Amino acid sequence: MKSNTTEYLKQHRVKPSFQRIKIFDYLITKKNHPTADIIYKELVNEIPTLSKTTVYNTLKLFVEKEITQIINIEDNETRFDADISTHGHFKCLNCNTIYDFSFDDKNINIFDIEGFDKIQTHLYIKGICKTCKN
Amino acid sequence: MKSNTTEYLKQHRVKPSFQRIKIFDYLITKKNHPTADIIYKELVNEIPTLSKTTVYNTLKLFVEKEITQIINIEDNETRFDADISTHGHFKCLNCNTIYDFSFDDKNINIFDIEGFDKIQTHLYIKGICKTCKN
DNA sequence: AACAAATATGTAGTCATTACAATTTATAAT
DNA sequence: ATTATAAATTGTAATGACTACATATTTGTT
Repeated sequence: MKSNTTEYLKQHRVKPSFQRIKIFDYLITKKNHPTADIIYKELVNEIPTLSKTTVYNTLKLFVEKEITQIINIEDNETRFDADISTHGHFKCLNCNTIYDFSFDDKNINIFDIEGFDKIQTHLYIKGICKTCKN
Repeated sequence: MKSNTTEYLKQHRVKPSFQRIKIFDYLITKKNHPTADIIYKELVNEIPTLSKTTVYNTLKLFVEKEITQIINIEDNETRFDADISTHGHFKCLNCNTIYDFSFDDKNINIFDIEGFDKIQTHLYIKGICKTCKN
């Protein structure tokens, strides 16, 4: 029996090795926008032979094949998200949680770059989340 | 005679040392969104005793005092901008130039984070600029 | 089973950034 | 002005994320 992830990876020209499936499943089920190091530390419990290099290689491959996007909301850490739909990220400056949010980019008026081809859009907002306000 | 920069730094509780004035002037006149290394390499010609640590310390101070913002459009490099007005950044994937653009954030419909306090907004767009399209 | 190709692993290295101690410069008081 | 004190700058060493590369393992094919 093949998992959904196996099929999804194949469809995007990524050979579904054991490690790749585990890393992709981690991203898509946890939805926690982890760093490479967080992924490694969690999965090494399950896969004791896992190498950090494999985590980096795999994430790089996922980004190339466009099944994962990089989140640069903080300058000292690279985070990853397997949800590649256009959506924004909110980081709470108090609890450091990163929330997803959706936005309607048809309603953004953008000036000064008319006639530019826009390939990727990233919207990051920082502030204090509702939970931390109380 | 005191420069505008001297007064501006004082107003924002930054003691206007020689190095700080030079670094701030570099940012505000060049408007080139440089990395710390770019600033160092350019200014060391003018100030031979300049230390890279000073550049880092100074930029960190400027960010704390909110007279400079960090640009994280690319995950492997931290860039700086002394224009702290809310504006977006476009990076051309061909020529690597970073363009400023303005946007009207009143017209963005944002869902899922109602009731969150929004302190900082960063809008990054990547693509191909008009010059490179021709 | 034997071979070739692709993946995974571990180590060593790179590079941006920071920590920290030592100088130098600026400020204030006598 | 001179000394004392604080602040800023500098240089070196350390950190930590990431990558290069060589080796080992796994997978697929004949």
